[in-house]
Amino acid sequence: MSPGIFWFRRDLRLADNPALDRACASHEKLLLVYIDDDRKQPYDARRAWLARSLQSLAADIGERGGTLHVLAGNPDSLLPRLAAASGAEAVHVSAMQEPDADARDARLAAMLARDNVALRRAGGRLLTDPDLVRTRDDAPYRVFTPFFKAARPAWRHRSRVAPGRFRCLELPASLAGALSPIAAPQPGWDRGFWQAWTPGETGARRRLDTFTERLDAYPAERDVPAIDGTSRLSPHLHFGEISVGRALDAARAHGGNGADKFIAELGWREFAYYVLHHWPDSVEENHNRRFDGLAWRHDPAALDAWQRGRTGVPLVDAGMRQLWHEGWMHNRVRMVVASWLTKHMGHHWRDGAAWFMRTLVDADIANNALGWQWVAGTGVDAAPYFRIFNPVTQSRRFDPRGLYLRRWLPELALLDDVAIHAPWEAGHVPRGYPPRPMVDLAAGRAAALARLKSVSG
DNA sequence: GCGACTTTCCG
DNA sequence: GGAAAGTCG
Repeated sequence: MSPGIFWFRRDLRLADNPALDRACASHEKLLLVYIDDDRKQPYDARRAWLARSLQSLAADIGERGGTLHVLAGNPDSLLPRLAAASGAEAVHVSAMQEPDADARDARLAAMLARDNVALRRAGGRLLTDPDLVRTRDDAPYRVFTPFFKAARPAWRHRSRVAPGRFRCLELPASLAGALSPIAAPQPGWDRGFWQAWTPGETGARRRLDTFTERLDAYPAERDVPAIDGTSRLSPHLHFGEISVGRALDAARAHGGNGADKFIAELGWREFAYYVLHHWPDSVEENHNRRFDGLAWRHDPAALDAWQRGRTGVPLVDAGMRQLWHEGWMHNRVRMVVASWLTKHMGHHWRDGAAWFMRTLVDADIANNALGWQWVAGTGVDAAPYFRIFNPVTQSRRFDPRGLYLRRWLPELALLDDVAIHAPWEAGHVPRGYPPRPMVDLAAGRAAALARLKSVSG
């Protein structure tokens, strides 16, 4: 048997990795690589996570006597060189299930085939094959609930354990120059991330275990940003440190209302990838083209205030500061800050989506595009464009004691439980905090409704 | 054709 | 309670 190459991408785990299992079954020796083709990108939050996740994966592989080689360069040129130098007959990968990445795989497969090297894909990131779920009229779904009802019955999964044993090839000497671990960001702006997160397969497994124990409280606690009541699995799922099937299994084994709620959230993730598959343009363009005529505001100073958490609206600012500090924001608060940017401030959802892609450790093209278009009212699903979140109402409802606000806005910590949600109403805003919201709540709502009305009908 | 639809707000 | 849009079975 000739050796094989296993190319880790966004499946940074050993357990329940069908593509890795298949590679182990097909070859006596494997060359394990991660290829970093992202060096020219600005350093974003995901990259800080990736650096740690790869360290964790390398350590797990090291414990099994193997080596993970982290290379920098273009896979199109590195993989043929790796195959030629090692004598490998196949490159194994997990399917990405994103349009651009899948198209790239197809080109790469054709290229490798010319050297008699196979690109073998297995597994993937989803529970649903996007091409198999269609409406009665044989069209793709545009609404979540019917999609979910159609897709969910076919979800089945049997978690696999890590492959028992694999023997690793050393990196061919001619490729040694490409070795290049991913550096941590300078000067350590990611410090706050690691109080909240443990990247890697072990951290992901622990997170799932912790969450599963508290699944019964999930329906009530998931909407309260001061409580750690959500799964917090999103970055682990983004990097494939745990399989979505394993999360599904854990929820099903536990059962109950909390499990149902969580499985519906997994359903939204499936739906986001499904929509991206059928409408790849929805990353950049309004899904509903009727909104193309909307006049969006372009105000760099206002956008900057939103990004820094200086809008003068406490819940919005708390969320944006949590995002900067932790690389993550509670889902309830994501909806509020997104509504504020797209409705009250009148900015294009792309402005917000771009900032989230840069700052979130869980930033995922599919989920991000779906979420922003959903809030902006330009996307799939029923689009009640008149739905505009009131950030003060949301704050009082979901953070009544101001615990979340005080954690992220120390300058407001001394305000009482009533005033902290809308300090300008109390008349004395602490020094250092904007004296009033950058957009008046009522006027901003009215202006958004008027703008949206202008393109309706 | 008709009821149902994650996440709302205002009066 | 009404506003109010389009998809789905």
